[in-house]
Amino acid sequence: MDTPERNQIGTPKAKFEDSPVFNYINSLSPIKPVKSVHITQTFSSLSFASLPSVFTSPHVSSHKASRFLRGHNPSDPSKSESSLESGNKVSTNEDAAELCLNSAELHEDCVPGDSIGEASVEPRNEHSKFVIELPRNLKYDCGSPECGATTRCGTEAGCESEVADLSAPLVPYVQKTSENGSSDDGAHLQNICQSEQRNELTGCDWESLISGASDLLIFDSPNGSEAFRGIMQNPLDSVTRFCNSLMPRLSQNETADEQNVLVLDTIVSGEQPETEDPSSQYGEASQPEDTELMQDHLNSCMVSSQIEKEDNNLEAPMQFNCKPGLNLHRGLRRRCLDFEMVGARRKSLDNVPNSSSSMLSQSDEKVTTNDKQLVPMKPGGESSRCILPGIGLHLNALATTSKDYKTIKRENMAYGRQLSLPNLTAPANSPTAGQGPGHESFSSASSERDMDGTENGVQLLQDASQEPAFLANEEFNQNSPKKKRHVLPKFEQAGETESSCKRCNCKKSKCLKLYCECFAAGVYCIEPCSCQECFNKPIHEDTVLATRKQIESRNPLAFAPKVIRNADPVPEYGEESSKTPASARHKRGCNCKKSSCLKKYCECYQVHPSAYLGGVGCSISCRCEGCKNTFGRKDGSFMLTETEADEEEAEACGKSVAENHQQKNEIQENEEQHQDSALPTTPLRLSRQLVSLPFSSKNKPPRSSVFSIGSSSGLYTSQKLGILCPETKFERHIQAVPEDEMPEILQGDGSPSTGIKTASPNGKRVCPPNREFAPSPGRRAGRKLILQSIPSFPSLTPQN
DNA sequence: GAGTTTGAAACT
DNA sequence: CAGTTTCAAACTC
Repeated sequence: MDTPERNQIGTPKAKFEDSPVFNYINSLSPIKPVKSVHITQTFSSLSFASLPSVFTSPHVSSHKASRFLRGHNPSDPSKSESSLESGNKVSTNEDAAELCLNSAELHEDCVPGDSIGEASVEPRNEHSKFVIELPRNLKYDCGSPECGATTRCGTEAGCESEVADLSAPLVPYVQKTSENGSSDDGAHLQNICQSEQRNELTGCDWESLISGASDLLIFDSPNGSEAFRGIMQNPLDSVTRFCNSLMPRLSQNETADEQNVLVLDTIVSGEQPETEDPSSQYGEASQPEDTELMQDHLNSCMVSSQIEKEDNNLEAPMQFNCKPGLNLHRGLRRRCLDFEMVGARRKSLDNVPNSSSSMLSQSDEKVTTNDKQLVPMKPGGESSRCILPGIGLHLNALATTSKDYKTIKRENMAYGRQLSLPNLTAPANSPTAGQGPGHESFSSASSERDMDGTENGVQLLQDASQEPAFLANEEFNQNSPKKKRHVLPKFEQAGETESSCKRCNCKKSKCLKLYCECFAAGVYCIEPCSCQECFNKPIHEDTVLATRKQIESRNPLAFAPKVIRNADPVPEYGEESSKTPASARHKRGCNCKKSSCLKKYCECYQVHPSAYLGGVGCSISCRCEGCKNTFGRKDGSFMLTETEADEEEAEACGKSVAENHQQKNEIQENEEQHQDSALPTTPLRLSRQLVSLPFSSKNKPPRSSVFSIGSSSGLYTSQKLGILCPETKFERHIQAVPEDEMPEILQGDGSPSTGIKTASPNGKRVCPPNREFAPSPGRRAGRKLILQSIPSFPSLTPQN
């Protein structure tokens, strides 16, 4: 096991320890020198190979990833262990415990030689402590990079020692701690940790990790993906393995998921860091921005991880992620995620109670966590640039909650917008090059919520409902499809998060109608707007509010977010909503007739911050005709595979009208058939669905599975292919079921709860049995329409 | 940049 | 609830 590298590393460490600088640092810091020394080694040692074995828990994997990022050396297996530990450190106490467990396993794999023989003398307890401490550190931002350096060493050393010495015993201990609760861990940490300083140091390390993550985030960009690919080629196997191993596990625990996400990201990016600079990793890690980015990443990763999970579930054997092509694919997702990332940041903030963000958030306890996050963002300013807008909106919303604050709200909103605009514009531009991710993150404050939200989705709704207008609106806005306006929706979206970026061009509506995007978004018009006779300004607050009330009186959901994300977060919904980005839905649905839901005219297609991920597919609630929404057809067909999507787009663009008509006709026919079939067979359908659930829903809960089954895929394919009605029937059945599920999401929408009933007056809805929702299913279908569709049948028939 | 298309919002 | 009008964004040239 021992690799020459280790030895080499070890020697350097010794030298380092001997160096006066090291001694000086030691004297300064309470941390024991031994630990510090090892740290560097740990970083250096990152062995992908070991990782896979480690994966027992997702957390572990995540940790590894983080480590990897730091430690550029993939070669050393022993290092991997250390890396894992460090990763654990990063994670919360619980996570740490898990990590320890994982690490223990890893240790088993790597331990023999890995220990590197460094001064790992540290007692097991210390190791456990380290683990715990690390998490804390994560929470606490390390102050200076210097500390990071020292701490790194210390932590790493500790980790290494742990690995070498402990591994096994520690693991159990950690587990206990985790089980017992964070409190225990905390106690241990305190005891163990000699001082907070150490923690800070560790924190620095953590930060460095984060920074690395941030780097990764940056990499999220296509370029990054490419780089990643390149990296992958070598470590690819290990990485892919790692990812694969993680994926399934991630699904196991949500928390784990998040961490896993990190891991994935780290894994992906891992290589880059190497290329870039190890130093960079550590360096500025302390910066909050990095942490935020990390969080965003994490969030995005979360999303992606979820998606991946679905994928895994669907294609478990395939190891989707591992494949290079897949990797690329992932990269894309990430990008998308990145957009959402903004939300992720918030999330991360939540997770990691950090200074700046927490400050604000604390002020508004009432506010939902999301809101809090948003608020903090403002203060954060830097990271939040983009966020600011959103924050402002949120603040406004908060204010709105309390009538007294209304004025404040508005002011804030206006303020926020203005601020946001600049931010938006700036970020958008620069970031564009930089890529979407940054923008995304920024813009996505709103989206973030969704993302974040596991809660977000729900919270958003709640907020919207609770909060009068602007808040909800703004939040919604972010989600709202209208972002579309600009060519670079992402930026704008992100930046504006809507409110900030939105600009209207109203001439007759005075910006007091929903025609006005700004008004609809609950934002005041700003300079960038080219509206005429605009009343949507703070000066006319009374008018604006009155108008809002009127509109709301007519349609309480007028200002509610139009697009709902399945964010998943909410366990309740989670199932039905499919976690995939595609899961996002338009509450009302569209009514497109000529655009085939392939243009921005379609509110569903337009999108929403998450759109980059896949946009919003049409759902049952849609009354569109000839729906070809690549993100999901009301029929139920879901996300088409890229190729399919492309094809469709091409079709949309290039297809002759006649073709379109044909397709439409086919679809209609199919729909009719479906309707016919569907109507009659409720019981059968249900049974089928149930049956199908197992199949399709490997990943997802029954509900989702149901959708998936029916999943649009089947319908869609059938439609396109002119396939059999049976599927359609089946799908419809599914739809019927889904609708039950739907309620959660749709509840807000007020869409018909019952699948069939829901049918719009036109009856079209009724037909459109399939939902877009089933994101996973949709994808499946998209990926392998034929296969999927076929399987579903068998399952159904058998059951019947 | 002007004109057209489109579909949501508003109105009847 | 259905149909029509208004409106502004999206799109095309």
